[in-house]
Amino acid sequence: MVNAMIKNQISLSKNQKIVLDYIQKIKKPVKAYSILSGVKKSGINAPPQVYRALDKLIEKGKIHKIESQNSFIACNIGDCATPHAVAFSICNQCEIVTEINDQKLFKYLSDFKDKSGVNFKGYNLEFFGVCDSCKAI
Amino acid sequence: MVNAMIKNQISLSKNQKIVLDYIQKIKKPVKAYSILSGVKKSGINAPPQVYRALDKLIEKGKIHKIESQNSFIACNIGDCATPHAVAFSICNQCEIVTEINDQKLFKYLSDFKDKSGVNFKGYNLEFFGVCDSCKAI
DNA sequence: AAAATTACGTTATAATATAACATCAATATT
DNA sequence: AATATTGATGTTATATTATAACGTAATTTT
Repeated sequence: MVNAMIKNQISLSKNQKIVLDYIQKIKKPVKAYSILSGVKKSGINAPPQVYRALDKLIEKGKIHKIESQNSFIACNIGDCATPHAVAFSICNQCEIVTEINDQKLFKYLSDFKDKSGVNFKGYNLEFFGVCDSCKAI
Repeated sequence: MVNAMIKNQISLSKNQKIVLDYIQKIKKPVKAYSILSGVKKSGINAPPQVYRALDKLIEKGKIHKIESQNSFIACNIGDCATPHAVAFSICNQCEIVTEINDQKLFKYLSDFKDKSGVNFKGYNLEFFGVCDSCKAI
């Protein structure tokens, strides 16, 4: 159905909306149990409700998981077309995380082939260093 | 002291040796609690002993953490000179993990600058896909 | 409307990781 | 050589992160 097709691009369930709203509000990486605390007043009571929403939001490109922190952050590239090909910079001092949106980097990585010639569609890249603000201190 | 300088390059404590031996023997990524089970007979009894050894072994470039799996793997680039600048390929099917040793890739990543011109010394890159063996099936 | 899929709510528990503290060993410093 | 410092160990307890399992409800597809 056409309606469904249009809807599918953005359609989120009730809990998914609640969790996404919370993550977008925070603007920083948040941990699953912080999300749980933050959305308790919205009627979400238990970890599985949060983790299920997180899984779906990742699939739908709305959020990403920062693997080195076990935290979650809203996608800042609109509706992320490539939810499994992402790059971030992480400041070791203030722990601020910034999603990198660099077409040249993306192309380089998605074209990359290992020694046996295998090409990988997906990747997760996390840069570590000191951000500008922290350098200034 | 010269002796200490030479020794420092390779010196590992008792528990560090036990844990490293075990990880090297396995050749696949291993989880901390599997390590714990595997080294109980060597006299290591509790999680902190394992995690402390893991931390030091990472610092010393002997092993790496696969962040997306919370697992640990022996460095296959000898004594890794850059323990905080690593890349892996991970097969989604058999979960085999291979450390990538590609100077061009390393140079590209360590030269990378984000939009505000910040350069990051360290990075963790995990590629996801299907390995050759699994593709053949 | 029936069937299939997706989402929800709940309880319990598994898996991953660290805090805290006492002790011991190795190494620098005096 | 005695002392201070640092790094490592052993242990108990607990914090943090994540999922299994089950029944029910809502939504979508056929």
